This record gives sequence, structure tokens and C-alpha cells, in this order.
Amino acid sequence: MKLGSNPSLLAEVAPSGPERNIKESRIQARNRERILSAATEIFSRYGFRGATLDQIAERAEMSKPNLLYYFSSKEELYLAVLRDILEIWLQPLKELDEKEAPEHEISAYIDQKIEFSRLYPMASRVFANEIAAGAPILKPVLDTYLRDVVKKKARVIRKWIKRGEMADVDPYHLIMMIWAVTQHYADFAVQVDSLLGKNLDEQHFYNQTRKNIKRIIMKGILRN
Amino acid sequence: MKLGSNPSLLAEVAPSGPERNIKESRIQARNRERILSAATEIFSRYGFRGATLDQIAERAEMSKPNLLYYFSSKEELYLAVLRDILEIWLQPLKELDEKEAPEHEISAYIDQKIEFSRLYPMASRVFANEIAAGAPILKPVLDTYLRDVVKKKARVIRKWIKRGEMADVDPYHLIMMIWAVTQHYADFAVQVDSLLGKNLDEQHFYNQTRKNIKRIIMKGILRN
Amino acid sequence: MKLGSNPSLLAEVAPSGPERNIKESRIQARNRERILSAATEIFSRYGFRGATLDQIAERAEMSKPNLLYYFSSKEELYLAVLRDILEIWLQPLKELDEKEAPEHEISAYIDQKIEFSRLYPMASRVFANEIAAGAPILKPVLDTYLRDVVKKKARVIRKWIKRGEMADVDPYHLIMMIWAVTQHYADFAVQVDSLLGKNLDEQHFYNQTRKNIKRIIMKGILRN
Amino acid sequence: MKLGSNPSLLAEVAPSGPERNIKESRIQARNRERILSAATEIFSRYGFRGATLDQIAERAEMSKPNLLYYFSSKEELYLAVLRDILEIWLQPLKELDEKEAPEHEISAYIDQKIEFSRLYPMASRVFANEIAAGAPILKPVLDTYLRDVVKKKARVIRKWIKRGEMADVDPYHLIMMIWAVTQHYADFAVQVDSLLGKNLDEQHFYNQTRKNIKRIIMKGILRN
DNA sequence: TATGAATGAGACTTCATTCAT
DNA sequence: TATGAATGAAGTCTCATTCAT
Repeated sequence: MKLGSNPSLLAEVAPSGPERNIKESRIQARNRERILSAATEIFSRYGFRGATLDQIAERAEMSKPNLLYYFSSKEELYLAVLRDILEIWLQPLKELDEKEAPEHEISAYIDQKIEFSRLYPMASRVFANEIAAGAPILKPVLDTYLRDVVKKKARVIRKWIKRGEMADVDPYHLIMMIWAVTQHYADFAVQVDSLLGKNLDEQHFYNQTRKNIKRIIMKGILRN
Repeated sequence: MKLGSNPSLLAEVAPSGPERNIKESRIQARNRERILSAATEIFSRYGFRGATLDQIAERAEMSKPNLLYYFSSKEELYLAVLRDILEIWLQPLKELDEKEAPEHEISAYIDQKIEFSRLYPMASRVFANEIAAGAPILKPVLDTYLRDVVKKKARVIRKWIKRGEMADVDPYHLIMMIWAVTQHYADFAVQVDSLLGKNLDEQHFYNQTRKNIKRIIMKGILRN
Repeated sequence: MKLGSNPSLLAEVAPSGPERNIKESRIQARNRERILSAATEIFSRYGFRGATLDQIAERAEMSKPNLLYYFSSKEELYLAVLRDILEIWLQPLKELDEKEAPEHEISAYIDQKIEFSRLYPMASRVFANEIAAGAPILKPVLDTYLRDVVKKKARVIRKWIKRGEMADVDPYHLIMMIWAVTQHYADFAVQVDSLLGKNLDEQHFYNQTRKNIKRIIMKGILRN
Repeated sequence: MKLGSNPSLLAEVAPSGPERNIKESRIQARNRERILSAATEIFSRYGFRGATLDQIAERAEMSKPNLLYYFSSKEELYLAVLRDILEIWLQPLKELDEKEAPEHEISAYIDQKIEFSRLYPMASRVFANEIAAGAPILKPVLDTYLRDVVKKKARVIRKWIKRGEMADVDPYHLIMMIWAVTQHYADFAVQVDSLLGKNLDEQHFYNQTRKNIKRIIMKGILRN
């Protein structure tokens, strides 16, 4: 799934009409994508206020007024970026299946979260910044959409516990713990680099990371 | 330990002399403290760029030029805030003692980190924002000071492992995992609130949190 | 030659393309010129630090941010003004021709310098202020460009002396003397006014000036 | 004569009273002098607006409020500096004596002006800056005091001309020419340095200068 | 769809000056 | 006489946004 091309949360007018419009629509789609990608990068580096439309426009190889043709304000652009992120970010959680064994499901979930950190570290940091700043923009979405998704999955975990398939831990805390641990490698990347050195083989690093996280968490939720 | 009064990183002239000087020095100390406290709050809410000296000055009940009389630029103020935070933040880690049992030491460490999240959530968020933004200011400190402190403590953990007192986990990943999990409750407080509801008893909430985190991590590092 | 339209030192994109571009480029050229003219006036009156962008923008009938759209900082604007001045100022010197008689050449040079003082007294004063202040901005240009131009012309004068066509005076001192005397009437205009009264006919005044200066200098360098 | 200690133009309350006051008055005198000297240096480098009281106070090794105790505003301090300069600057002109031969008198005058440039280049530049900036502060003094002194001496020169002791040149232009040429070496020192190189022996340089200037001017005003 | 030009609202910072002691 | 503390006014510069084409 590509950032900036998520149709479910980002309202897009369905292009319908003569061929010329279709072509233009392709340009539009490409430009939107380029903008969102550039914005993600710049927002992740400088935060909402720190980022400037100039920087984003330059990264997207586009004039500032043209950028504002696609997203009519800085805030709107920021919101679009956040929505995209949230969707990809929640996708794996939605897939937790109570019919499967918790070991398998939770292990797979951790894998996917780490993969997200590896693939979209900048997106992850935009999200982290927004939340750490008190979610001025995203609060409503957190209070409704996020809350509902998590509530549903907490129920799944509770079922596993009731069935005696895993230890009796608070589902919410477990979920948050997994989030915290897996995102840490994206959000605090500089710090991680400072500690471990930057010259590590990325593939190897993420394997190590995965192994260590799983060793502790999976053992921690085993029924004893 | 109070924010803004840390003498080890923030150079403060020791007030010694006639009474008049002491009094003036007290004004200074009090003002510095008020500024640092106000700055922590504002920076945590809006990030470095998003925060304005106007806001900070108002919060500190002080004119802007007077604020700049104490900290000669926004960046210097920000740096002072970060230094203070880093020091308090690392203190508990420094206390890990290889002569004690790892269960006790790590348990105590987790307690202290959670306590920090509870007492200084805003400070924690300033730090998180800085790191997520790529640590433009703090990078040098991370690469030297932080790196050294952690290296020393990684050695302690490795000794415990060698002595067979705990499971064979990577010390760096363990430390980062504890950081990730304990800070999450400060840094992502809004998100936590959205999920758990805000009307929870703080005391009870942190007890729950502590219990759940420890249950998983302590079990996860048990020698099997 | 008009101030602010000097293409040799002040990079200007050559306008070439469809009519629309030409028109816009004309706006640019016109605005640049207006700004440089206004800046010369204000800088001459208040010096670099004393001048404010507000004043310059108002004189140029333009908003301050728009002014900064053309010259991205006060210093850049100042530099542009100085470069323009230096070029016009040195032009006449470059024309000294060793194949002609020194009387004719030096006489013509004095004429041109006085004319410059008459036409661009403000520009001359900006230059004088910069140099008197230690040339914080212009030093590098003086050390290279100016130095080279003068060195070349000193050689011309030495040739005249060798050929016995004029008295044996130091070329550098002669050139500086001419500068000093001719610029005085622009740079110290207020003082001149105070002494001679302001109600003098400008044409007549400059004729008098020219006559007196030439009488002394030309006689002074005659081979005896 | 020392800069900053000129009692004729700079109003000083005559200290009279008990011994203690006299002592303090000595401190006062010393401080005034130090301030004026520091101010001359800073004003010469940065102009009136460019200079800051902070810089001057630091150079004078004094706190800013204390400096303002002696000169109650920046403008007042600047005026004091200018008055001092003007006095020393005019002194030699006042000594032109019609009873002596013009060659001797004018030659001596040039000597003294060059000496002033050599001894007080910074003072000379403060003056130059003020005049080039339109003499916002000094205009009244120029219009009265300076005007009168020069008028008197112009009469002396006219007498010499009438008596046939020198060529028939305009006295005002002659005086201004001497000013222009002799001050040039102080006011445009950086430019002179750029052209001639800085590593010249100062003594030798000024001898050369004097020689060249006199050769031209003295020859120029000879009766033919 | 695209962009050069323009601007109002502010942000940081400096600085002469005053206050209180 | 001296100075730490404080501030109002102003200055440079940035930036999201709009205008005109």
C-alpha cells in the first residue's frame, strides 16, 4: 500500500468524463501523491509548524501556489497525511483473528508493526509528533475511529484469555505495549542510531530487533 | 528533583556574598525556574518551532525582553530545557547496580521510569518531539553522553546474563524496550486517554500500568 | 548610465520568451530599479544600520515583504547598491589612455569625476560611509577588483612620467588626490553648503569648482 | 591635546567643594575621558545608529547605566564626541597668519592636517560619517561656528592674493581642497590600504604622502 | 493547471532607556 | 557613583495565503 493513494479516508472526486479529463486526473493523482510524500518527509523532520510550504513544494518539484491548488491549506495537507498514516497503521490490528492461536496472531502483528516502522519511519514520526503534541488535529479521529477499532480487538484478546490460551494481561496495555516497542525504532531512530551505531546492516538489525522483542513479549504473555 | 534547578548541566553561578547579592540571585534563580517550567509546557505542546517566546513569556509572567535577558535566544532556552530533561531522565539508569539481583534492579528501574512519566509528562514529550524530529539540537549529546552511560549499563546486564541470573537478551534492546514502554504513557498520553477514557483515577491507572508492564517484561527476562 | 540597471555586476536574467514573460520581467526590472534608487537615498542619509527597510520600502512605494522578494536581505540590497556604485565610479578611470596626452586625459578624468559627484551625490555618500566605516562589506572587492584596476592605470601614469610628459609624482597619490578632491563635493555637501551658502546656482557652482580644482592640480603636475 | 578632555566646548561643571568631591571629580574626569575615547572608536566603526551603548560601555569598562550617568543619552554622547573633534580639527586653521608668507603658512597647515589624520583617524571618520550622512546633529554648528572661522581665514588668503604673494585661486575651494586631500588618508584608510598594501612603514608612508600632496598643491598655488 | 508577484500577520531579537537599590 | 533587572519600541525577516494572469 502506498502512502498518499488511500482512497478510503482521503476524499477524492471520482474522475469521470472525456479522455482529456482522465489524463489530467492522472496528472492530478501523481501530483497529489508527490505532494503527500514530500509533505510526510518534511513534516517528519520539522513538525507541523516547523515545516514550510516552500520546503514541501520544492521537494515535490512544484510551485507553492500549485501545491495549494491541490490542498487548499497547510492544515488540510497535514490532515491528509495523518489520515493516510493512521489507516496503514491500523490495518494490521484489524486482522487479529480470534479463531487463530494468539501466539500466531500476536507474533504476526508484531512482525507487521516492525515492518511498518522499517518501511515508513517518516510517516511514523509524523504521527508520533502529532500525538506527543497533544493531537491538536487528530484528537477527534482518535476518540472515535481508533477507539472503536481497538475496543473490538481488545475483546478478541479477552476471549483468548478466557479460553486459557494466553496469560491474563490487560488487553489495552498489551496492545499499547506492542505499539510502543515496535514504533520506538522508527520514532526514536536517531537515538537508536546513537546507541547502536549507524553502520549496521538494516536487514540484520531488524531481524535482531524482531527476535529480541518477540522473545520478551511472547514469553511474557504465555500462560504459565 | 525539580526541573530548571539542575546544577550539574546548567551552569549557575554560586551565590556568595552580601545579602543584597543573595536576594538578587534568588530573583534570578526564581525567574530561571519559572521560565524553564513555562518553556517545558509550551514546547511540549507546540514543538520548538511552534512554540513562541510570547507564549512562554506570558506563561512565565514576564516580558519577552526580560525572558531574553535570562536566555539569550529561543534555541538556548530550548537547549537548557532539554539538558535538564536528559539529566533527570538518565538518573535512574545510572543507578543500576550489578551487585544486586537483576529482578530487583530492573523492576526498580521500571518503577522509576514510570514515575518520571507520571511526574514530568511534558518534559518527556519535549524530549520525544526532539528525537522524533531527528534531534537537530540534541544529536551531539546523544552521540557522546547518552551513548557512554548506556554502554556502561549494557555491561552490567551482560554480567547478569553471564552469571545466569537472567535470560540471554540483548541489553541494548532490553533498555530501549523499557524506555519505549514506560515513556509511551507520557508521550502518547492523548492516545492512551482516547483508548482508556480520561476519567480514570490517576493513581489506580499508574498502578495498573506498572503491574501490566512488569508482568510481561519481568517474565520475559526470567532465565528459563 | 542609470543606477540599478548595471548588468555587468548585478546578475539579471535576460528576458527572452513569450510576451507574457517579457512583461513580467519588466515589472521585475522596474521594481529592482525603484528599490535600488530608494535604497541609495536612504542608505546615504542614515548609513547601513541607520536605514530601515520600512523607509526604503515606503520610498519605493512597495510593501516590505515585496521588497524582500527582490532582495532577500538588507545586506544583499546594500551590496547590490554598492556594486552598482563602484562600477560607475571606476568607469572613467578605466578610460585613461596612455596614447593620449596626460593633460587631456587627466583633465577629462577630473571632469567626469566631478560630473559623477554632481549626478549621484547620494551614491557617492553611500560609498564614502561604507569606506569610512572600515568597508565591512566591500573590503574583498577593494582588495581585488579596485586594486587591479588602479594598478593598471598607475602604470599608464608612470609611462607618461618616463616620457617626460608630466611631473614626477607618485601615481597612486595623484589618483587618490583626485578622488579626494572631486568626491569631497558630494560626500561633504552639507559642509560645502554651510560654507558657500545653499542658494548658489548649481551649474555655476560646479563650473567654479571644476575651474579651481583643475587650476591647481593641472598646474601641479605640469613638467617644470 | 587629548580627545575627550576639551573644556572649551564640552560644558563641565567646575568642581568646587570639599576634598572628597574633588577626588570623585577626578574619577569623573577619568571616566568621561574613557567614555569619549571608547565612543569615538565605536562610532567610527559603526556610525551613530550602528554603534550600541553596550559596545561603548564594554570598551570603556563600565556598566551601561553608569555610562548613562555621565552622558544621559546616546545622542548627547555623540554630540560630545563631535564637538571635541571639531575643535581639534579647526585649531590649525585658526592659526593661519596673514603676516607670514603664504607658502609657509599653507605648508604648515597641510602638515598639521596630515598629522591630525595620522593621530586621530577614528575621530576623523566619525566626523566624515556625520557630514556624509547630512550632518543631522552637527548642522547648526557648521552653519555658525565653522562658517565664521572659515570666513575669517578666507579673508587672509584673499589678502595674500591681492598682495601678489600667491596665485589667484578661490580661497574657499583651496581650503576645501586641502581638507579633502588631507582627510582622505584617515577617512578612506581602508581603501588606501587596499591600494598601497598595509605593510608599509607608517612613518615613511606619511612622509611620502606629505611630500606628494605638497608638491602638487604648493606648486598649484604659486604665483606664476 | 500553473506560477510570478504581492502582502498581512506575526516571529525573533536588539537596544536605548528606566527602575530600584 | 554604580549596577542588575526590566521593558517599550522598533527592526529584520518568515510564511501561509491570495491575486492576476
